Amino acid sequence: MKKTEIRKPTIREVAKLARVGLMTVSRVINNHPSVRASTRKKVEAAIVQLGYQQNEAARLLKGQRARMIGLIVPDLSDQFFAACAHTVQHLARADGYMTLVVSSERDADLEFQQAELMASRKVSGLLIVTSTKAGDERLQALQDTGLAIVAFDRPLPGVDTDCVLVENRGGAEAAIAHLIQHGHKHIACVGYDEETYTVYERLQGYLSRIHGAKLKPQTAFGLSTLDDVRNWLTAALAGKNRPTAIFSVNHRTSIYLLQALSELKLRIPEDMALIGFDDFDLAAVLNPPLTTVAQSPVELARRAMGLLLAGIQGMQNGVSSSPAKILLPAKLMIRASCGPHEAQKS
Amino acid sequence: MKKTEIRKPTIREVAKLARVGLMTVSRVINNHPSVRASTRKKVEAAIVQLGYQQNEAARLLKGQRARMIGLIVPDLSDQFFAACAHTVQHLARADGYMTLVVSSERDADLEFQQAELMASRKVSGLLIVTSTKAGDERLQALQDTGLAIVAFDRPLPGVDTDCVLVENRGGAEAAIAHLIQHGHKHIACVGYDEETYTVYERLQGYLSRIHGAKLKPQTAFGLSTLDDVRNWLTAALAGKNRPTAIFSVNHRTSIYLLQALSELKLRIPEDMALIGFDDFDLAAVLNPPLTTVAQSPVELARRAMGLLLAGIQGMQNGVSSSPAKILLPAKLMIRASCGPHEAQKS
DNA sequence: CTGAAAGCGCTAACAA
DNA sequence: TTGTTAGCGCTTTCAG
Repeated sequence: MKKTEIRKPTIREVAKLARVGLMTVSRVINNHPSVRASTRKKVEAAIVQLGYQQNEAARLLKGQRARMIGLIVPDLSDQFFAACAHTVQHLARADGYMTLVVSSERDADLEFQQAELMASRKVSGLLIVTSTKAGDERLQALQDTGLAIVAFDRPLPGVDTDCVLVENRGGAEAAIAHLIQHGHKHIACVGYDEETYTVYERLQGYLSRIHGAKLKPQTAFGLSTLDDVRNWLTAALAGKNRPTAIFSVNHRTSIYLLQALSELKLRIPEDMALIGFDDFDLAAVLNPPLTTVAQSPVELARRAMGLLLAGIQGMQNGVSSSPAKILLPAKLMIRASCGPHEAQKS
Repeated sequence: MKKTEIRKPTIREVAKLARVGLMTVSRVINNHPSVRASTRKKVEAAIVQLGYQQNEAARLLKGQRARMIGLIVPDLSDQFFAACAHTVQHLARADGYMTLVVSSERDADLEFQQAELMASRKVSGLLIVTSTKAGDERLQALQDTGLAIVAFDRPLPGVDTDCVLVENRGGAEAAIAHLIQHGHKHIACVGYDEETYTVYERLQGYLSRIHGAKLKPQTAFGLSTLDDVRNWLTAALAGKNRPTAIFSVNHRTSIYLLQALSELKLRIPEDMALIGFDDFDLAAVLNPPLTTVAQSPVELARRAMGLLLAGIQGMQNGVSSSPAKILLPAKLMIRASCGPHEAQKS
């Protein structure tokens, strides 16, 4: 209630203290070259003395971009995306950016709407794991506005951006090869949401290997609940081409599978071999330890941020090189859910 | 490169189209009461027609607060906090706020620094899971500036804010009571970072029940790696008061315990009973299913957001009621890691 | 190399 | 109830 409100110092007061004009201060702040070294010294001293900090609102009003980046993921409560968000935010901070995080709830419209909101807040860049199936030119418009955009985990259909992807297909192929090495002839592939890019790619990898080995593919998608999984499993076991191994392309499905298998008193790997896409910290603790295909969310996010920061630079300098595409490896983590190691000798 | 840059419509153009003064438009936007209904209609029509959107930068410059809230958690890649962040961001969006998310990496200084940065960005409110051990009056200063602050999961020492906490102590007591009912006399309590509020509370709950039953407490903290856990476990098993049950107050420690136990070929619950604080989706799938003390990150975040939104309202109206304190229950999820249910009859 | 003037889009305070 | 004036703190002209 006192009259002595602690007003933040402005560029004006810095100028007064340094006995120079406003513009000189502004130039110093923005590292403009045409300032004599001695003058710059004075101004810098004044800045320190006053503890001056730029007022972002004023800069925004003049049309500059905020030192913020936006991150949009399908589901922030998902372990994988949470790890991405953590890394992104960490790296952003190191570069003086704050991070606006949004979960699109796998809704393409919401995703776009939020992207637009972020753009209107003048973020410098946008990192996005899209939930769009069809191409969405609307994002292209944002990019043309001078907003740097990087897609990761999934490409942005219809928009020509930098992107960082994982070798989903290769990872799946490695998994199936492993199963085949173990002598399996009936390998099922299950998951949900096969329209998602990553899942689709994994499915393609599965199919490619299965066909390559002249085996019969056996797939089931849309298995998004424990009940779904249980039902499918009992049906599959009763069917004629009873699978002896399952490749699960979604983390959630893997968990349900584990549960359903346990309920049905089926032993892993004796009665059923299992490989899950996406590693998780408990995989090694399970009984038996689960063989998985691992991808690194940290590396994914790190590379994406690298591209984004470069993109922001590029936008500022008006440089626009052709979009970079990075492909990260997926690694098969061989544990015990496909049987003993020995079997590996074909 | 065309001259027709798509400039966003301003309040001025809306005014022109609606044939009113600037202020009238401003008033309509801000729901100021003194605008005739008919006038408001006209303005609203113009707003829609032009697709006008407020320019936040300009408002900020006039000293208003941004429609953003800040969220600071110790570690965003932690499942629990990720779930909190997801809920917060979801609720914030529903109220038209964007969310600035930061991981403090359990560093009190970084936490404060980020809080200050958010404040300088004029966020309307701050949600924070503190990593401060000692009191930190610096945050109090921010609050006095007119920033709404709500602490959750852990209270903010030295700052008088709203806060939402979980019954950590009660949850721990329930866990120990359960173990005692099962006839255990040697119950160890392990974890790391006992200085953290939540862990400390759990420890107190453990101690209180152990003493109440005239048993000897046996605690070990600082167990932050698998090696730590393994070493402690082998030592404890060799000791004279060999524990028959373990209460793990940290999720991570529980996982390591599971792993170490498995390595040592100890069966759960026959050779060692186990209860972990913090539930997780795989707990039910483990072999055997793990008994845990569950708390709901979603509910925690939901209540915190409720308080924050109310607090923001309060700040705007200059109302300042005494801080609200909410205590949420923790629930014992009885599964099979402490032995058969029957044993419950004391 | 430096400085003065002119706003960016908005709202608080006053007039009408 | 409405409109007018005066900036918020900064950067982009354009002169010196």
